[in-house]
Amino acid sequence: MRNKTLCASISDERLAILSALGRRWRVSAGQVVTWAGDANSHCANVISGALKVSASTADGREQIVGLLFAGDFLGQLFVNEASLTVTALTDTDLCAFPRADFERALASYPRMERLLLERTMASLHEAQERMLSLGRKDARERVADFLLDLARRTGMCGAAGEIRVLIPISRGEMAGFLGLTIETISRQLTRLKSDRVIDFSRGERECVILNSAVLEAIVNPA
Amino acid sequence: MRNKTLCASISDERLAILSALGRRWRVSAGQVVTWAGDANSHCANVISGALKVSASTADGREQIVGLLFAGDFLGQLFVNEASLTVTALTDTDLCAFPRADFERALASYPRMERLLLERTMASLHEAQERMLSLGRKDARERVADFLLDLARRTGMCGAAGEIRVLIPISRGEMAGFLGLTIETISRQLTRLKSDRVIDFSRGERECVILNSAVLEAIVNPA
DNA sequence: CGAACGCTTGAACATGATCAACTCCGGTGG
DNA sequence: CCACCGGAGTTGATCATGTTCAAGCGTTCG
Repeated sequence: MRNKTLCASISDERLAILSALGRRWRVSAGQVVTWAGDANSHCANVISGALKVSASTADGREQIVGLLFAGDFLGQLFVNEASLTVTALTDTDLCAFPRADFERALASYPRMERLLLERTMASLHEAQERMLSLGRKDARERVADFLLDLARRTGMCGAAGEIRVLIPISRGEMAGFLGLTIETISRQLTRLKSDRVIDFSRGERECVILNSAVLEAIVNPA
Repeated sequence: MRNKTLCASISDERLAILSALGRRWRVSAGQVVTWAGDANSHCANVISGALKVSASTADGREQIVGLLFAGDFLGQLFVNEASLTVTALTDTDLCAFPRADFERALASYPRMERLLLERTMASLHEAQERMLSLGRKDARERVADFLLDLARRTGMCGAAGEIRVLIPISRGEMAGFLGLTIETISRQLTRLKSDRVIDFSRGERECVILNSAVLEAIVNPA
């Protein structure tokens, strides 16, 4: 579902018209695409790569409120000032539109508008799940949640029920995402490792889920 | 904006057709409108009253993910199982639709679909702000945020810069909303009171903001 | 080689949760 | 009319979880 871009929702000739509005934009890892507080002039589709969307306090605390991958829609509509900062995690390809043009175009392509509505609802749903996490779950649960989510989305099954997962972000970004600190993330991961629930080599992004039943049990306590 | 219902977006004769799909539904305070896990068969507009939308863990921890007031849209679209519980906080009037009918109707009334998209985006934006709160702000900041929000929405100005606010929910619901406990809410409020920032009489829902500058300073730290 | 970075680990600390008592109030029933 | 009860709110003491501060390790990159 993530891989179906909004553009795929409209017929080819119309796509051509829309594409005329958009321009290809390459962003390298670490670059900021949108600063919170700037004028909200553009939106985009993610062609390839990964980005983080984050909100921050005035004194610099950061909470990642979402991650974007290929096919996802980037940007806020109907508001004049961006409230979020979008940063590329990897080298990224975007198809960017002036926001005003895009909003106008939406009205002409009902199928696209519907698809965007569905996606926005899905994002809202994710946000609601994460509010539950951030508000009510402890560090262990948040990390387990995160790993299972990852496994569900990208997990490759290995031998005896093992699931191999590539953690796509750094510890710092995990912390930003889960509302914790780097140290807490690290401690929880090593605890899961010494409990033989997961395995990974020091500093590696590669992670193997040895016992997903235990993870499920952490996520779904009695 | 909150008071403009979706129904107001379409012309009168069409409204009549849509209304034929909907039925008036009175809910008394405390009643549950939708249980998480049930079939997602209905959605509704809020005619009057107030409701809470909450997510819960299997073991009963609850996080309120949103509040609904007159004019707001109630329900999740495009999914077959409700993931959230909706509970009336006060006696409430709804205009309820079978979800399938409503989704079909959306396609016929582009103005309504657009309005719903705008609202969903606005809800998403609120959710993002709250993720920042839940993930990164301490109790004092969350309470200050909440009071200022309330003041902005419903505040009546009094004499010397005072703002009178009626807190529409119990301490328990504030706690559920802010991701804290009842005791923490109480302590933060009495602390603000002894700091002469707000005033209220024991147990009263009426609250006066004496010094909104201090609240702003708490919300927007150096 | 040295510096920088990502990650881990340890120790001390702080914040908010938990447990428990108590007040205030409104309703209910003797 | 008053005694009783239950719910909402407050307050205090203790405790646990996660943060903060600090150090150290292993890699990579200049």
